[in-house]
Amino acid sequence: MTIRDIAQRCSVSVSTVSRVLNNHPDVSAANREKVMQVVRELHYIPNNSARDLVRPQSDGIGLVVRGVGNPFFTGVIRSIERTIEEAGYTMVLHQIRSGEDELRAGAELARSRRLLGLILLGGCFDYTPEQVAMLDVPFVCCSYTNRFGELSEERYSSVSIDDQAEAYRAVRLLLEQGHRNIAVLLDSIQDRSISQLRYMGYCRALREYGIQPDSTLVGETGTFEMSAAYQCMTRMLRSGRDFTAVFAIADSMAVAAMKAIYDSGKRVPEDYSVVAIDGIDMSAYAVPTLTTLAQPQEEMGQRSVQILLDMIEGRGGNRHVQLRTALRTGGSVRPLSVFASETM
Amino acid sequence: MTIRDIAQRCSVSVSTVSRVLNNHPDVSAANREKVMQVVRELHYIPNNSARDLVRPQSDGIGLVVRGVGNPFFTGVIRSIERTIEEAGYTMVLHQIRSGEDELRAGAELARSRRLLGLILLGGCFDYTPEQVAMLDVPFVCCSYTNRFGELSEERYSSVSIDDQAEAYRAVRLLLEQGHRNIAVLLDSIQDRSISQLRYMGYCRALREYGIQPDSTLVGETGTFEMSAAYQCMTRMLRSGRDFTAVFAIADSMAVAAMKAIYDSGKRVPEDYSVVAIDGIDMSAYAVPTLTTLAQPQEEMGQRSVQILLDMIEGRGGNRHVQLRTALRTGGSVRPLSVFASETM
DNA sequence: TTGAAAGCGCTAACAT
DNA sequence: ATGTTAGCGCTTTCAA
Repeated sequence: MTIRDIAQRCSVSVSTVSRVLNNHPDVSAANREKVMQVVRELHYIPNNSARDLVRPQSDGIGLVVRGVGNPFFTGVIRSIERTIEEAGYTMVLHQIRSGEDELRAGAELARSRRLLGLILLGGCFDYTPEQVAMLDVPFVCCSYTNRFGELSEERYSSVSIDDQAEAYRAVRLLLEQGHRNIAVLLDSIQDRSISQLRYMGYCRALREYGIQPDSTLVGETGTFEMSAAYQCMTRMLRSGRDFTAVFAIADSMAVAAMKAIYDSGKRVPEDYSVVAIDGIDMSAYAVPTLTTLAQPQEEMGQRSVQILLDMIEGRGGNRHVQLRTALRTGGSVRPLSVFASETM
Repeated sequence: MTIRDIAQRCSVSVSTVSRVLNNHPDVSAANREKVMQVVRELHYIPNNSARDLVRPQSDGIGLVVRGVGNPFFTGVIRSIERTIEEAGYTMVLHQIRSGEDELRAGAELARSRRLLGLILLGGCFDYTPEQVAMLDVPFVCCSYTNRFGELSEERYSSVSIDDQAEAYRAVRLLLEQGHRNIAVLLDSIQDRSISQLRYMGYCRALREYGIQPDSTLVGETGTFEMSAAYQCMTRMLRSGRDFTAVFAIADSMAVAAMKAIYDSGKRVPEDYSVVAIDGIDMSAYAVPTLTTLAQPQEEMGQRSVQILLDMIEGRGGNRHVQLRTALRTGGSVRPLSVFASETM
């Protein structure tokens, strides 16, 4: 069923049908009504591929999201969507799985839908100039920035936190409370991404306190699944390795870790202090509330859209914005008592 | 940049370029190499709209998901994706927001991408035959079924739990432990959807025990947000209305409710028992672990795909599968002691 | 106000 | 092995 079928049924030309469908003014009321009627009757649905193909440009802004169920993203996505709509544009959301290349996916999306620009959410940290050249629309990396690739700053925009510095700050929180044996829970030490950066911050904080990072205190889960963090934490607790605090690079991991601690008969924060980075909803409802450095999800989304629109509307070029986290104090951290430290 | 540009640069015809791009065998090695080179050099990206337009049919199966951050869906989506891939098809994921019409969105997607079929995840419960007529491909409703619309069973397929019966079962769990004053936490009493059905199951269980549902024990949050459930629970606790147990229609609500109880100085399950329906990851890491009727996410996805493929491959027509939940016993329920009930 | 026709970028006959 | 060409379904000039 195409626009031609409608046209024939109505004994008008396809252009008339097209005009009706697109709310163009210059159609007689009679024809308009006739077309509408048949459209409803026949349940005509337009083919958007054909529309996209012929439309010179859309008002669409693409949002390429890596990882379907990431709870941190949902807040950011909402913020991005709202900001885009308020500015009078349309958001086109495209999810990709972890294995896919977001640059490629974004490039295809932008071309197929004739988008004005792209926001990449949760991408990877090592683009090359080669890869970026695929994109012929402005784009901004949201929640991350290019730390490991050889890409000059003028070639892209980003809105992110300073992962290393924030991890440093989180671990200092523990150090300042007297903790010295601090375990870390992360996805992978060398993922050339968030895990790696936050791990570097962890190491830096320790070294500053004269502590040599100890590999037996590093829990690599290999994924961001809560079950993996739970198992990893359980293993570390059973290993007999002494520690009094845990730094998790993500809230979700921290929540699972707290549960592992609880199930092993210990308490947070009495036996173990826990801090993390992210500030997702869930961790505010953990018992005790997780103490975490909350990323400004709302602002992250807004700023990303603003930068992109500035470029689209010719107000400016590539920019890099670094946002700070906000300490959300929960009940998962407490000072290491003298007694506790003596028994270590 | 189009396929023509590539062709010109290579001094070959567009068909040769197309053949290379689509891995057709009958191209000379020299030409193939030449084309590939230029494609890389110029960072050519094909226009998928044009491809979709011309391709007679794809191997794509559409998955229309309502609600971006719903944690219950992520497990189902993963299962659907795996099953589709294993069967040699391709999943095309399309997220819509709560306000949108999933039937319309599905119909547009199916037409534009020439999909073979559609799976609707988390849609609404009241389709009319009119609406369904938009779809000219087979489809299955995953996780819900048409309870409120006047749509005959042969017109669509579904895989779901019996929401009313499962809610009934959950509330009986509490009743059998001696609880009589049972609060319910839900989105809306009349959403013509899951909230309403589960509420009906709640009422039926109460009545069977000779208890008249009491509106002061109904917490309507108006959303599935955890914050709303938290606030609602806090309000009910402060209201002074006596109750010893809570039935939440979703795990996420239950987790927030448990936190509200904890923050009000009470304990789960000592002071309040809590049960829910869903079985999402998060609630397994709550303290105490939430006792819940877990929906079989994995199986739900698999069965949905199977039914759809049966229709696509001509093995069968519309079918309706009702799955049972599995009781995941946590630590959030305990018998109401004689003492406790006497003090009420 | 309406219709005829060109063409968006691509694939797949069909011809060579 | 390669090129020519006819569309896919739609929007939009341009003429009438």
